[in-house]
Amino acid sequence: MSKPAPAAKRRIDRDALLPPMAQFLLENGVHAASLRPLAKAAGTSDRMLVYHFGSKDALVEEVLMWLADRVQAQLGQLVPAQKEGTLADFATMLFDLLRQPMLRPHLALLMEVSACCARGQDNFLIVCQQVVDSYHTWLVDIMPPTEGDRTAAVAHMLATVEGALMQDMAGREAFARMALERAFGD
Amino acid sequence: MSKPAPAAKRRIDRDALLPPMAQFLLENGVHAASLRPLAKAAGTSDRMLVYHFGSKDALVEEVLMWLADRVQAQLGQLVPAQKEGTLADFATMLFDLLRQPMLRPHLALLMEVSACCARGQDNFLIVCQQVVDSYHTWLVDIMPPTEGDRTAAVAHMLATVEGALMQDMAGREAFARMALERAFGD
DNA sequence: AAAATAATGTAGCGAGTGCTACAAGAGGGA
DNA sequence: TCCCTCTTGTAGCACTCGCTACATTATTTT
Repeated sequence: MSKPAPAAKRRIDRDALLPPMAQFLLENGVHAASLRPLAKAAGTSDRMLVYHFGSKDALVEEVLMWLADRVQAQLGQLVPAQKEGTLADFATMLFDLLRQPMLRPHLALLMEVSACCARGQDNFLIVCQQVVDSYHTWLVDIMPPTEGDRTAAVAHMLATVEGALMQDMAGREAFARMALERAFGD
Repeated sequence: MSKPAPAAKRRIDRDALLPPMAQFLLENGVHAASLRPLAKAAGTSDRMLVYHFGSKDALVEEVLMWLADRVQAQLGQLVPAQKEGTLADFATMLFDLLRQPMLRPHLALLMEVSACCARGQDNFLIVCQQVVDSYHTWLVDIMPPTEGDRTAAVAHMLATVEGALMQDMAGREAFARMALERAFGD
């Protein structure tokens, strides 16, 4: 037992910086994130952030990846599986859930990063993929029973609710709710 | 006839700066837009941009508004009205259309700005509303005949396609196409 | 022609950016 | 004890940011 502790201790300290920086990203977005404010949020210095993560870009990527890793677990605790009920009610519940202030920053961050991907910023693509996959896995578990291909049903649900949320964020909640009702209404 | 020309000439010069700056925003996004690069794109100086528009924020807002004003007209020339055909085919056509390189920057910009709105950046809200409304008006005109409330049908179409596009931009085209097929397939 | 107004260039300010050189403290291994 | 690696603070560099003061040139009005 020659060198057990040192590596462990470094890792622990470094990872402790991630949660406050993730919170900062959620509140301010990736574009507003610069080293000094991030360091202040994490209770350290810009010097240390670069020391630990190599560069600002690598840091942001790692924080986003850390956040993406936690999405599925967080979502899992939010809603119990719906073994019965209509898809219409479920869609409305999902819409209202993702719309509320607690989850809005997550959605805003996902949209911001997705917009980067749309411009070919492929260093964020893996993050986006993981988040979308997490949403899918989550819905597969909790969505009411469906007929036919479950994966397609989940993709349909996610697309409809996300599209409705886009219209809602653009100040058109009425359109969003109309879309949901038309998509899953009787 | 005391003061006919001066105001006219000033306006003309000023408005001529908008198209190249709009192009810059489309290519680089609002967050990457700073005065000097914008001025270079428009063939003028940062000094002049502030002189004409008052501030950078007012400038970006005005350029976005100018772009939003043009969206509906541009979309109108893109697709003839579909007097017949299935909604499934139409949705796929719409998805492929908005996905192509020519229109992707528009979508990326809309998502970026919508994300700002989701964080409460309400100076962009009017822009988002106008763009969404333009899409609606466009679809009302060109979408195949539908039963029931046409506005709801359009909102449904838009939500589904935009949601699918979000999954596509996040690197999950397969999910996107599954969602479209499930939403409008037979 | 004189005066007033509009338009533009030059230079720069204070603040913030990512990042780095340098040195010093801290801790354990020899 | 000495040394060596890890960690951290200080100071600063070169750059960009939005914006402005000042001066100068056009153009128009009187």
